[in-house]
Amino acid sequence: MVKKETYSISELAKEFDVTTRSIRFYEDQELLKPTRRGQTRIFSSKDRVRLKLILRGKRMGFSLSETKELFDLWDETLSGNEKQLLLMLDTLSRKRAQLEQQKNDIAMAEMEMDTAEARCREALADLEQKKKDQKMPANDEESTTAEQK
Amino acid sequence: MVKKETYSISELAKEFDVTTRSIRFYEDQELLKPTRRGQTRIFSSKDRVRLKLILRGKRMGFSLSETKELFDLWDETLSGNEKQLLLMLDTLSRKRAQLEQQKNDIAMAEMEMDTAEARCREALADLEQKKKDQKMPANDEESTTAEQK
DNA sequence: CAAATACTTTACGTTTACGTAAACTTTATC
DNA sequence: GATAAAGTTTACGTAAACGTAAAGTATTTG
Repeated sequence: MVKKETYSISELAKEFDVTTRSIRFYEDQELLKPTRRGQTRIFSSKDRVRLKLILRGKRMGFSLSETKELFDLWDETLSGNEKQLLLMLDTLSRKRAQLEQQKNDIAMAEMEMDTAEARCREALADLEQKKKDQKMPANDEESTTAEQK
Repeated sequence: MVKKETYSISELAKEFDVTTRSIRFYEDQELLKPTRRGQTRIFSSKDRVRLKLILRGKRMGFSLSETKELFDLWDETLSGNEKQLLLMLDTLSRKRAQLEQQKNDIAMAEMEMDTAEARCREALADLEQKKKDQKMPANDEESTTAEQK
């Protein structure tokens, strides 16, 4: 009783919050390869891992076929011949470059969100100030319209 | 002559390596709002910035409608009323959470790529070793088959 | 001024990633 | 043993994000 070896389709669907339709679709596309008992699908823990990877890939903007390519490549890599190993190393380095790009994009996005948030807070502070001014108008001059530029 | 104020569709297409079709599609979806001279589109530097954001969004796995929502929200935010400002701040914090998730995903992916690469290199080293053994078999015992586990 | 070049609209086609419904079989439950 | 619950296949439908002609306009260039 280590970790549970097999899973039903609805168990996986519930755990990862996807529809059974999606899971069947992933099998159809050969990203998952459940065995059968009768006609019922039985998923292994390897399938479970792959499902997790599929979903992470999606969040990272990977298409199913990209993910499948990686799965296939990894399977072939396990065959152990030198050509496949080198191919895998090459692919890994390309993927790493992709991740670098994504980290860059995220960093950029964060910076822009920082400045956006700062501007929001400024604008809010201005509004609060005006509220006070309205309640307790200390000095005169026209204060109603046109203040920027 | 500061920064060039306007761009043709093909200039932008070339600069960002997208098709003109895509750019027109983005306009159709109201992500870009070029003006016209006659019937020809004229893109402002604001459009240019937005195109850049669209593409970055795509690399980060954002749909066009998600990006459009952000654009619209930002435009409304600029109207300056308190409700919109608060809504924007809320949205920003949700997007930040999303970015955190993505960073997590990337970190996971990197770790898995590290171990994958390590295994590849091990396997390669093993192969090299076997090549040497074949050329210069120093000791006896059966050395042909089954060495792991 | 004719031909090439750049732009346009209109519109049907395509791929991806499922949603949704219909019609069955198998297994569990009352 | 009826019926609900969970599974299945088959198949048509759909939204997103463009691709790909087709056919026309506008401008530039030899």
